[in-house]
Amino acid sequence: MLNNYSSADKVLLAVDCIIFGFDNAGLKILLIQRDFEPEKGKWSLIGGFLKRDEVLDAAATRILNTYTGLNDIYMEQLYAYSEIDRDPVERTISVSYFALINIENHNAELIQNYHAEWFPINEAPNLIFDHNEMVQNAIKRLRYKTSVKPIGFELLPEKFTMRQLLELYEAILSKELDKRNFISKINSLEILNKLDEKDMQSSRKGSYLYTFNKEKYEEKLLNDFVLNL
Amino acid sequence: MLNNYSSADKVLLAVDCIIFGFDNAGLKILLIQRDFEPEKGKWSLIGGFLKRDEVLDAAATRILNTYTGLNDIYMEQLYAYSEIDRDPVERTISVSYFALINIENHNAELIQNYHAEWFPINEAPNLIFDHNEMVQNAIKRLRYKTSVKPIGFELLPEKFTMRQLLELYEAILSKELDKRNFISKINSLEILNKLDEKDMQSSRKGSYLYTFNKEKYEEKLLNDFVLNL
DNA sequence: TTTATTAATGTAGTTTTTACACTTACATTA
DNA sequence: TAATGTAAGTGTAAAAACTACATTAATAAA
Repeated sequence: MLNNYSSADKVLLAVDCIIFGFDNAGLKILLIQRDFEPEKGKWSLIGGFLKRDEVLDAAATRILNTYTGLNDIYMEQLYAYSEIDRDPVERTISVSYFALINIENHNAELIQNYHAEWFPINEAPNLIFDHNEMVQNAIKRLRYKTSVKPIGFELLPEKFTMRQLLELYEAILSKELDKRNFISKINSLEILNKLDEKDMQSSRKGSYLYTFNKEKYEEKLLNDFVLNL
Repeated sequence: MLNNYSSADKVLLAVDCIIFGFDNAGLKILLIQRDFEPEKGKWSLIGGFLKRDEVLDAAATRILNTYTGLNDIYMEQLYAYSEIDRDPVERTISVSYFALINIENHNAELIQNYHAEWFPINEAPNLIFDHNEMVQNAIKRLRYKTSVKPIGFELLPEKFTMRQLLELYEAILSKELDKRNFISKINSLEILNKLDEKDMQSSRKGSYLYTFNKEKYEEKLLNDFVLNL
């Protein structure tokens, strides 16, 4: 009964990446304008095909690197999309991945070369294929993640203020949070280092800068917790 | 640049199903003894290949039906496994699905014909390929699901006692739950109908039977909630 | 030195969660 | 038919978590 294998259909397997970034203006996703058919010129997630000798995680990493120049980015597999005609050219199953990156750190040139652009999540253009759905599901997953894992290290600059962290969470959850309650909940996680340094951009008084305590942060990544914001 | 497609590698895409069932003895998974190479005779999840004109959900449903005769079973996609040599015969990416079924309702004959067997989750044999990992991840997902969606309708007989429901949750979470607190939390969901009928098997006094209120149950399935057990 | 602006900080009231033990109903047996 | 044994059923008080909320502090600019 070896023909279980030989009689089976082969398909193309793609990877599409939902890349989240954050800056003063809020939560954004990285999109490209396709430079090949079909749907040339339309906006799309960055993506590519899985190679024969490559695991999915590696494909996602390679694709991210191709378009942004970034390495060592945390990515997470989300879901396999398999509607028959989702790609009009050929039957293609696509596995979505999401990544969190610091907008300031990305290689702007590469993004330029690929006609890539950051869009606020609420102002993103209509996307090809089922990419809109992929984005919506990724946002859901990102929201969920805030409640069980620490988030921020990936999206914020190395030194950041409490307000920036608060605004990041507000952008992800798309709701207002009480500042004092937020601070005490975050502090209870014990993943921040408060520096002696202040950021003077935002006010006369200046606000303390923080860094993530990398060891504690990664310790928390290993075990789920519950964070009600 | 149409050769984006033509130059891409095609692969086999499989679906493997983690099928959970529950009876007096606890939480179980359905496994089969493979009747084809490789690994003929070893225990495995039930699975099969995706067909060219089939979406993944349909493949999962078809495979479940083939081995159990069951239809209309809730299934959920979990994860795509893509290690290069996970299947020694040929490069195969497998998408796992999990299903919850009522052991009493399955078609025993079909299971017999396919050398399938229910195993308590803690006493399952070693499985082929990466199927052990798939099972472990499915258990994690099932645990998570208890905290955001109602579970039970799929796994319990139509009429059941509070104790059965409690034991189901204890089996899934693999921890003891306080009986009174459990009952009041479940009652607060308002998804149960208390019948006038009693089950006299378990005690002299007899314990009330319940059914799920199908409308309210499915309403709750649409929206997440938080259930701390 | 006054003013304007954002940062920083604590608590009381409410809600939720937890821990916990006795009584009830009934079949069985003496 | 009375006594016994077994699991079912039920409520509360204490602790913990969460929410809402307003004043003072630090500093640069005028």
